[in-house]
Amino acid sequence: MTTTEAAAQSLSIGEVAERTGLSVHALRFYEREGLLVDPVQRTSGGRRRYTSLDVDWLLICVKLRESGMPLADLKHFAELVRRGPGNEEERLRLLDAHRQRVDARIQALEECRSVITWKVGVYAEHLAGGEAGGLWDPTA
Amino acid sequence: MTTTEAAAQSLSIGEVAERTGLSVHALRFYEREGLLVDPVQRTSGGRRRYTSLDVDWLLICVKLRESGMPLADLKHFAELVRRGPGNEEERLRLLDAHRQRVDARIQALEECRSVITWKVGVYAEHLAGGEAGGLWDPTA
DNA sequence: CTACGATCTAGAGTAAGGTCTAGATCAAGT
DNA sequence: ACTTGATCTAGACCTTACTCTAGATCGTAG
Repeated sequence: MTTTEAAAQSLSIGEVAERTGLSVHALRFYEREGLLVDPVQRTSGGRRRYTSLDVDWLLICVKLRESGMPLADLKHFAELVRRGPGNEEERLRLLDAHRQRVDARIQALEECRSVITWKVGVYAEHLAGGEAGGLWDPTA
Repeated sequence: MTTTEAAAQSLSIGEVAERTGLSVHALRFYEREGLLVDPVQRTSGGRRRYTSLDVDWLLICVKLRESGMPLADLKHFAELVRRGPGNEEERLRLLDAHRQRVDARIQALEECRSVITWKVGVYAEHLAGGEAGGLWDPTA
């Protein structure tokens, strides 16, 4: 083992960055913004040590962000969790509302996709031997 | 008819804003940024008059933007169209690359959705009579 | 002990995509 | 003519979400 025993239990900011895909800058930023459930532990020297619970929470954050949840909502969610049991209903509402937004977004993207596909088809057809003059015309 | 005959053929910026969902500010901004295929016509008094082709193009812009195409790409696309026939292959590549990005985005969102759904399920179950103490635990 | 890379803090800077303001002008109803 | 609302330009400003910098410190390999 090249690392200390503690390393088996906790990770440095760089290791967490690797595992979550967030930059070390982003990790510090998230912490400042109050997006973490509890304060990250520190070594005697002041370096952050993340537990695997911290990492799990961050991985959820990543998914929520990736699906478009604003940092403000994520912060709200973190606050609810930080307050402990008793507000599960509100957490549920928050997540469920977000899920609905994700659904709507997927639907919208699928509509866009079909418009784009149609447009792609127009050009493909043209290139496959078409002749239509007014191709610049957005409707063609 | 309360409007002049010309109104049947062209629209004011406000009318275009209504039809496209873009703000009048955004319409002027898009024009400045070179996102339109050709310069918008003006009345003798300097007001913009949009043709239905302008509107059609804007509606496509809206779909491309809505699906996440950056303004820079949209500008590139507008330039290709502005140059006229002869570059259809490049237009096709641009659109098709974008479509692939949209597909990837939809996939990613669907993955996020399932993570969120699982998390929602955890809370719903808990509220429906659960007891698990460590609910704050991100994995629970 | 010395290097050297990783981390630390505070705070400035960046990129994208608009949004808003001020002050002037236009156009239409009365 | 007068009022009112829409539009005009140029340019400043805004929000979100980071990203980067400077200058200091930590910690580990040699």
